[in-house]
Amino acid sequence: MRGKGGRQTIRDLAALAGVSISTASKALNDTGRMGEETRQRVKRVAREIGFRPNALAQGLLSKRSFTIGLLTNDTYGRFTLPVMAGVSEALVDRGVSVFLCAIEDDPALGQVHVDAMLDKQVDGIIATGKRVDRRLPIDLSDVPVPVVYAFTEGGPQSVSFRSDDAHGATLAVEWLKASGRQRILHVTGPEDFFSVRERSDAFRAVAGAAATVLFGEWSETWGRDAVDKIWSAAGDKPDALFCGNDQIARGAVDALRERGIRVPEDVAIVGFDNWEIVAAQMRPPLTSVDMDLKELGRQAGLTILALAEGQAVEPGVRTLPCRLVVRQSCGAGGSVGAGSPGDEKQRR
Amino acid sequence: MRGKGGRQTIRDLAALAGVSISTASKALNDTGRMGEETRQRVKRVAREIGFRPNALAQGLLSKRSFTIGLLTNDTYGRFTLPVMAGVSEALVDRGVSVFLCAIEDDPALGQVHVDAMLDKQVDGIIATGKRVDRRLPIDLSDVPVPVVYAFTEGGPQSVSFRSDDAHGATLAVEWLKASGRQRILHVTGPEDFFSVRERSDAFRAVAGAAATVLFGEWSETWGRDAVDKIWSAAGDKPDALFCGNDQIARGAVDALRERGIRVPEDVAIVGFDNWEIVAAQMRPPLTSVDMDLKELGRQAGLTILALAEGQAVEPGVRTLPCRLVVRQSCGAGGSVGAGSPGDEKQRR
DNA sequence: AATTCATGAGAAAACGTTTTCTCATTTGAC
DNA sequence: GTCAAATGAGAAAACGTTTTCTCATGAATT
Repeated sequence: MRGKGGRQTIRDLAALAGVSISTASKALNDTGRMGEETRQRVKRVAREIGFRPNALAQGLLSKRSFTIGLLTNDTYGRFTLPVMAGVSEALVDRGVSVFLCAIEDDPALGQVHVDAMLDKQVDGIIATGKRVDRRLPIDLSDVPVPVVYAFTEGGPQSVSFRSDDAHGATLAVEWLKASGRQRILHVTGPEDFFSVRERSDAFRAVAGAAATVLFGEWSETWGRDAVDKIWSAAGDKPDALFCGNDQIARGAVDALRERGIRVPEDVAIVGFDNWEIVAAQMRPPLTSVDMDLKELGRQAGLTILALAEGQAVEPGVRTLPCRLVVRQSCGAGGSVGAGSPGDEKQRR
Repeated sequence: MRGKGGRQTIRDLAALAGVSISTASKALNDTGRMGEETRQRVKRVAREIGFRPNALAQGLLSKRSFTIGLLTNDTYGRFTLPVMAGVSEALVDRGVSVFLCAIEDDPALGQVHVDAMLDKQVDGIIATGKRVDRRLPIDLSDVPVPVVYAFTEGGPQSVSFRSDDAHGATLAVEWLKASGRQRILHVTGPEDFFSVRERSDAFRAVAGAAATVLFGEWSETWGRDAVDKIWSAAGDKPDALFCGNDQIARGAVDALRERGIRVPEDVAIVGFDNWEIVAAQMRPPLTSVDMDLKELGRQAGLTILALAEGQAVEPGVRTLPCRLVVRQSCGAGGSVGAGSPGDEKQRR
């Protein structure tokens, strides 16, 4: 019984149920006064014809579009996607849909997207990036809707979410120490990343201030080079490497294998990011710190919703705990072979 | 001069410009009749106060929301993201925004998302997947808006886009042959994938019907295993491998290196997918077939727009050509070292 | 000087809802 | 049997646009 062409309006519904438009509306929303029989009849007819209210019309009146925008400059989507998944998951059952806008690093493109979103009366904007200490190429400080920042730098008065990388690093190193590793090295990315400094500081706090940190870049190549550098130098060799991301870890594992050094028997490896597609496919599968970006997205979603509903939210940076996902690249207690449970996730 | 709280409406604009609402509207849209001076004055005031029409109100009237939905079950986003980027790129300057809806493989979740999109009066839906021969877990055959399928199976009367994998495979093998490779093997994924059969058929058509195809899974492990199997068998060894995806290629390269076989000097490797993050980080960087998913997204976007505007579009499957992105894993002409140009892309 | 015509601009309807207000009818209390 | 109160339901306004229609005004034609 789909109307000729368009969808059924409340007008059609009212006619079919033999009531006025206002009564129909009130019946559906459980508001107003009317006989119980009438209310049920309207609802029944609505169900029968599959009536669904036009959200545009509702939005026009209520000034809530049940729509938010997710702005990102993370082209490859490695960080954005989990965040997006979390946002979406948190909001879908509240009827909120998400506009995804990928603005490279192009301010003009960003402006176009923001304008389009505002025209469509989004209830709020979540800005995400790929780097916690960089801003998006567009200023959101005076858009007329609430803004929440996730994994990107917001202004001083903004609400931001990011992972607690110090916590993640601590988890990793403590786990290594608990499995009996004595000489742990940290091989990580460029020092000008805030995350790098946060992680390396935490690393030193747990592994000892004298522990070695090697800064480099975020590539497999650097992971290999670091291993070459370490193993071709004189002195004691480490029995564990804590890597700044999974790609570095992968490079390191490859280089170790080429040198005939066994992972995890001789050297345990822990990565960072828990980028499933890399970490789980590695040989051996990589133990890695998971920043729980999905949870981060979920919280950002709930927060933007709260703001949209007019609730006050304390500005500031909120950090979320990390998780250590244990796989075989750091055998439990350094014992040979037996290995830790395959892909089991462990929350601490 | 942002109004108290809300945004400026055309009412405010009209008042400020000293005209009626209708005149204001007509001035902005370059319709109706009025003095040129009036028109310019309205436009000027609009510019000054940064007036932007409320898309909800426009949509209510015009029955076009300038909004489309992108539905996907590709959780990891490896295929969806480039498609999304293309869609967005094609539509953003036409003022169309995109709802991204990730429905795992959950029909109920899919229905929720579709309903939400329809409530919001999307002008159309693009359904994308991760496999050309599988349907999404939800039936879109009678949604009241146009639907276009991209990288997923649509119904018989639907409009679908997919890459021309036969073409991609042909490009790869011809390139290898042109560089002087004689014995080319194809190591690919599970035979029940349509793409796999299409690629392997094309492979055989170019490499010779007797050429060997090894079916397996989409993992690095399989790539390694395949190499082990080939090189531990008796008989001539191949001088080139055409792999079904980049992960298999990666596994193959790793296994070859462990055997002391040089890539590309002894064996050239070509992958499929051109998954930058894998292909470009490999050592050596991987030559790979690019399905041009972004272009696919662009075309899907333009098509859904055409349909939304009421234009007729011939149903059927449209295939898009692939590109071969040449990197160092297949040295030109088998010559040593000199190698082909780094990351240069080559369209054929 | 009377008629037509083009021009400029506003009034009002429409889109599909929700909400407030009003009104008629029934119920209950005296 | 009268009056107040409660009940059921509809009319109308509002949201912010676009579009069609109407109406003055002044210019051009007789």
